[in-house]
Amino acid sequence: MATDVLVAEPGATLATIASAAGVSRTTLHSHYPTRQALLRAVAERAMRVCAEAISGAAEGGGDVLARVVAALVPVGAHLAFLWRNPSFDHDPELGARWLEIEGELRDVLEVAREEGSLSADLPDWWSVHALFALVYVASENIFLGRLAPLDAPGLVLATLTSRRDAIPARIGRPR
Amino acid sequence: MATDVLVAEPGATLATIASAAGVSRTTLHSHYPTRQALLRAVAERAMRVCAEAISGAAEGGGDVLARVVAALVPVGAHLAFLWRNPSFDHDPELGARWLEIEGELRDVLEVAREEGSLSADLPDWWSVHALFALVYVASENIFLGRLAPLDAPGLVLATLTSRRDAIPARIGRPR
DNA sequence: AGCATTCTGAACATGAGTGTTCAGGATCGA
DNA sequence: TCGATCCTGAACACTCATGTTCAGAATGCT
Repeated sequence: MATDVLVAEPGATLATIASAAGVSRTTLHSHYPTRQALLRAVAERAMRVCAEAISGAAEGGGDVLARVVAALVPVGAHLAFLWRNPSFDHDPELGARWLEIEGELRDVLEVAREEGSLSADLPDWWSVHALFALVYVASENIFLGRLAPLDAPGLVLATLTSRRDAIPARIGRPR
Repeated sequence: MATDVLVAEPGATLATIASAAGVSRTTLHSHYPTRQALLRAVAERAMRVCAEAISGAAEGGGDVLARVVAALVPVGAHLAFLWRNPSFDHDPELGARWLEIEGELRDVLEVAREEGSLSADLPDWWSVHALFALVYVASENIFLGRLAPLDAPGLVLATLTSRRDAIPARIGRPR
């Protein structure tokens, strides 16, 4: 998928992207007339993936916070793409779309607060940003091989909520 | 300063950077033969700034954690530059230098743990990454005008340590 | 087999950023 | 005032990604 290449190398050539996608550059151009169009399409897809992860976790009862974190960690690469791509910084449309996603996550966190799994002291917008940032860092460390995928959600949860029970036994420090 | 331009627009032209720095492109080339050389120089400077913030905060007794967070927030732009610039991802030298900086922060956090201001449950490397990520997010929100600079350290501290007293009264939610 | 659609490789034009050179101007200390 | 040093603007060649075009091959449907 084009996302993978663009995450690894944001400045990748269209030729590189095309060959990674298994098509010719000409075909790529026929689908996405310009580079900008391709980037936007990938960005929109990345946002959709994130949004689906969030809304998927929102359904069902129980520990919503744990579910949303666990759902977001695997899509960390998409987060990285959106996050690190400078060309989206000043794009109003994508910015608005992202605000929507932040809103969805904010709703989820609101439920988590009612459940008591998230401290009610911090402003909600901050919790949203902190969550995204921690998930991103976790997925980056997974990518670098420093963190086991199954341990990541626990670390993020523990940091975000100071719930000791969330810390994976494998990596927790001796108490 | 070149950093400011490069943070705002990582792909900025040498002409843009030069004019922002108040010199001609020719002069810029005389100082830094290639674009790569310039980027490296800015990166090294950014790392030095971060390192100095950390080591500066390490001196003196009392709440080390609060001091290091407060010292790092203002250099968030440098963090952003290092963080978001793809060309550093595979640079062994810069990577090694950054590991040193992480080590310095890890030492500071070790002291903070002994002081009792930081939970001893999480792995130290994770605390380092989480701290950087939260500081980055805070400084980004400062840049966007959503967060008052003086409130930022409190938010980061509160998230990292669940110390309720660190939450700025201005932005804390009603309890 | 016939037809339509899609993909492909190659070629080409274009534009933009980069790096180089150089002659002349500005600055500053002796 | 002289000389050294640094800065400047302009011009130039070069590289490279991009976008376009097109004739032909491949695929798939009827």
